[in-house]
Amino acid sequence: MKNILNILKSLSDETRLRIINLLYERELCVCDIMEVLAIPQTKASRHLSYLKNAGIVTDRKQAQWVYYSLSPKGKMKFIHCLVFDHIRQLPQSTVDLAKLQQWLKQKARNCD
Amino acid sequence: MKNILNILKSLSDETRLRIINLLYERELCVCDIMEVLAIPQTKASRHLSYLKNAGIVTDRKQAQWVYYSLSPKGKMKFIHCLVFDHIRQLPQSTVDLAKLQQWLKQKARNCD
DNA sequence: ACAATATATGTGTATATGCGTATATTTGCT
DNA sequence: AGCAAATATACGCATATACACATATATTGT
Repeated sequence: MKNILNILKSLSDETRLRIINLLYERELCVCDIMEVLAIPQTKASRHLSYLKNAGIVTDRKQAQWVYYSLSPKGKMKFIHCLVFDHIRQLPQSTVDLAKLQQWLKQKARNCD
Repeated sequence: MKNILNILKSLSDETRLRIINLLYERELCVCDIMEVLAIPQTKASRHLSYLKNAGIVTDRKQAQWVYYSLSPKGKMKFIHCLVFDHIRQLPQSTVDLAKLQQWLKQKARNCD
């Protein structure tokens, strides 16, 4: 019971829902998330840490970056439904995903 | 966003998950729930009121009883998955459902 | 070695949440 | 009318949670 409760609690926060929505697109590092959602680094990091504790995301350190992605738990059917049936229908999600694409393009340009 | 957040918050509590699990069986009144879950009346009532505020359950007053049942929102696909894929797999759920059947039988006998 | 970048964590504070107790309200029964 | 049963709500308390700010750690590049 504790397990599923932790998962539900970690889904019960607007910032974390927005993060999960982004991670359903692709793996991202902390600075991607803070840029796209326009939140302070410390806030992004802490919420990612909550999601990691609940087992919803995993992290992978590469050089100075920590990349976060959905874990198998994060892809559970009920979370998948939550994201695609509900979160993705919200205006906020549309805005965030558009910003994500824009940010990724800009980042790619900077690497030229 | 607020809407789906309220729904998730109302799912983030053990007592409320146990109540929803019971309501997935059938409509129940407050005293059924307090009996089956062995919780004080005030606790059952309060948690049902949270669920009602989130739009997950509806109530129907008949004589001195208030019957609660899942609303259409409460049957949303993601909640359905949550219940059948996860909650119903827990030992607690098995115990609660068994107690429910036993209680309903006993109640029926008392009406003879 | 040092500066800059990326990330994580500790701390204090404000707010939210859950609980038990007491009490109010409604309905049925005599 | 008066009492009992079913349900809801207000209050005070304890705990949990989110936030901003400051700081610590790790890695890269010069």
